[in-house]
Amino acid sequence: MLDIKLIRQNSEKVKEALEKRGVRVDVESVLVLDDRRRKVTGELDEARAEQNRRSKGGPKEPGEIEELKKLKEKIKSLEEELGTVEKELETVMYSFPNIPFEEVPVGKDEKENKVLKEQGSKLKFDFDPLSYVDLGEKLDWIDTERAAKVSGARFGYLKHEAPLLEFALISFTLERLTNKKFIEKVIKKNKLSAKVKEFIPLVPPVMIKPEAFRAMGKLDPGQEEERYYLPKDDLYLIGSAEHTTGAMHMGEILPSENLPHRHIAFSTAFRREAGSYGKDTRGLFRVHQFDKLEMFSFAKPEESRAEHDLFLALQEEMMQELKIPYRVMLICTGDMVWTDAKQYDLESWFPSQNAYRETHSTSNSTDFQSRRLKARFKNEKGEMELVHTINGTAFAIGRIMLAIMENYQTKSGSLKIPKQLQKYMFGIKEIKARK
RNA sequence: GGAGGCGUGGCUGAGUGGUCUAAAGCAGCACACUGCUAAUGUGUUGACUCCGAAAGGGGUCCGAAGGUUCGAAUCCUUCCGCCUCCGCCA
Repeated sequence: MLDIKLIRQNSEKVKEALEKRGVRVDVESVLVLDDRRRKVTGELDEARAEQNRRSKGGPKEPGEIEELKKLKEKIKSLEEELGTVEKELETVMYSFPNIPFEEVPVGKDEKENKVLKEQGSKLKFDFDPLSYVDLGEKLDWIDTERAAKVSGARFGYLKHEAPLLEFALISFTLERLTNKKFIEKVIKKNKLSAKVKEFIPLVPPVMIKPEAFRAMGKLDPGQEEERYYLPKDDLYLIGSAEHTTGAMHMGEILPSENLPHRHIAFSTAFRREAGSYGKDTRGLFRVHQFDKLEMFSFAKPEESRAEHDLFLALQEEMMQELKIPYRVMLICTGDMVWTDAKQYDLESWFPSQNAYRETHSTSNSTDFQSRRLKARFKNEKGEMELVHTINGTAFAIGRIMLAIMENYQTKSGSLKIPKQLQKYMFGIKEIKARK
């Protein structure tokens, strides 16, 4: 949610900034409702002050009771009015996405995202590379047919070494992100100003209450369709560890010396993929359920940009270790996630498709989430200030596994294991085709 | 799932309808005193919001939401969380 004061004082600027995102927002309604809210609040406070004054000091005369009854009625109707106005205001405020940073390219959709860099040479194969789907068949790693029988479309069984590769990726990531020296190395290499500090490993809940989900900005207009919901228990399934990790410090005042407060969270992610019918229907690229390692940070406002750049640098460093070619995209205003002020995506090379495909994303949500979460810290002046939240994929295991398959296949239909992962896979170096 | 108990400020904890404007203690901060530390004394202490240039003033907050009452931390209803016992269970 945006700051109401910002809209009040800078309504034109806010409107312009959000139009860049292709969102039409009703700034006028906010101004009118905000005005009314403040007027009613004033009247209500005055009436309550009178009530407080007059109800002190024991039993009242019948005549005075009559007057106080009228006052009570007045307070009640003012309270009702205020409640209505606040609710209307909230509804409009929820239809405002975050304001993009100045440097974010203005654009309509993903076609206008900007390529920031390409890294790693695309592998030259002296044979026609198989798609990961066909390779998965040969290795007997992926069974989507039986998954469809048991669970429906867009699910899969991972078999044989594929689960080992999943756990290897988890160990690989945790070993690096919990190591201060690794963080320091990445900061130095990229000349970043972010603080040297390790990540705290976390396995968060995968179900979330509506109130927490709303605070994270994940139930705002247009997003509800994408969420799995369990009506019997009034709970949603998370679409990312970001959701329950960010909500973890809801209503808290974080000790400023602990900032930036970094987590590396592992969880399964659930996505309905509503509205993507026909997209990536084959294989496991777009599924309802996948496991993911997610970085999340609570930071001071002045350090959130550095934190965001660190997240990107960490993503890149780990990709370079795995030697998967990728490119970095700066996401344009029209394609950004609702809660973001700035977003980078990292796309991995898929040789069989002769294309880069999205495997990572990292976002600076500034104070958009923390405002509703009420996650704050005390700044040096002793004032309360909202933290900034930054999230980023460490590895979306499903997708990165596919990228590994595509890039590490051999002519004979076997699969090599990236060197850096072998030690977490009991030394397995290569997997022969089974079919 | 069944039975019972409990939820008060940073923490401990008193408070069962009207000076609660929430006692007291601890911790924190400031000052004083004191070779230093400790101890002691005095004062002070939150969040949110509205009005205001500021100084300042008003309102809200005793798990949450409703209700009763002229008046609610206190009474009623629902919900949430925690604890104990029973049942079930990886």
